[in-house]
Amino acid sequence: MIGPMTSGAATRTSEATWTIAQVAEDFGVTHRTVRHYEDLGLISPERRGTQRVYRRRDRTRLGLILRGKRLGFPLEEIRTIIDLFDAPRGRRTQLEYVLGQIDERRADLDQRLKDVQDAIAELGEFERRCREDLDKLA
Amino acid sequence: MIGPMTSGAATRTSEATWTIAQVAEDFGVTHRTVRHYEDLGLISPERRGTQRVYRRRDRTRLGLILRGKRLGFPLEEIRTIIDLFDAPRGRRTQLEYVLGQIDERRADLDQRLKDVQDAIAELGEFERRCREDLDKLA
DNA sequence: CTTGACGTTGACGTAAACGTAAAGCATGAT
DNA sequence: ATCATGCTTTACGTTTACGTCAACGTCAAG
Repeated sequence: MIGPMTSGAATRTSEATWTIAQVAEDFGVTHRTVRHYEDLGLISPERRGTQRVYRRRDRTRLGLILRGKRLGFPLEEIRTIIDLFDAPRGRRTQLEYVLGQIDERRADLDQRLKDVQDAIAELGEFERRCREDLDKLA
Repeated sequence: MIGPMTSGAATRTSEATWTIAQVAEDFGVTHRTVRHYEDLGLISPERRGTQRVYRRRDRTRLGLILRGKRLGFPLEEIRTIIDLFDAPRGRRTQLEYVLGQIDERRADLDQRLKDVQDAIAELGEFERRCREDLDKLA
């Protein structure tokens, strides 16, 4: 059961939509996790009556959330980041604020980049030494 | 108060050592954090009587721990990683096991690398759009 | 119309990663 | 000798990020 709810059916102008179970399955998390992110305000799917209806925008945000998690950011911080992307950028002051935030984020990410590059380099060096030891045993 | 305990004093053959407060200060964490890592077996400083004595090796490990944290790894996983570096590599089976673990770690790190690169790229793109908007206002 | 299959809202539980006292040693300075 | 500092352990508290019921709604299929 992969794919949107309205697959092939009479979907006139509206976009494709998914249920919470489909979204959870697609992203490899539980429905509880998805609802937790909603509780924290990281995603806000529409409601068809009582049921949640997820659209492409929600899936995009969920992707950003999970990547942020893999990078070790706390959910609250992730919220401020993705909210930034959707922030109104009308007034000059707003835009300047956003650009400032971007710089902060980039500093953070640059540190992460350095960390992961260093870690990979060290791992490579360590592997080299291990292979050396292995050769000596041969 | 930066520098080892035995700075300048009669430090014959022994290496430089630090107290828990100095180590915590140097790495920007609390002493409670340092002791927590010890509780989990990530570092094991010597004891001079009852007091903990930290040496260069402990500081190295602490650095690895904190970098691992910045990369979003849980402490338990970090422990297995740094233990790997100190693991005995005498027998061939041991070495092959270690090399296998290295591959797993690298896969993980490669994902992190991709994540952070993607994030940086998106942030750059977003900044470009913001600057565009800003120019239009001028 | 009842049975599932899914969806919903609480509400409590839990594991990780520390924070925060509380209360006791140890040691150099006064 | 005692006083202040810094280190120690013990132990409970807190925050984050969900897991795990419980109890109920809803809607298509039999």
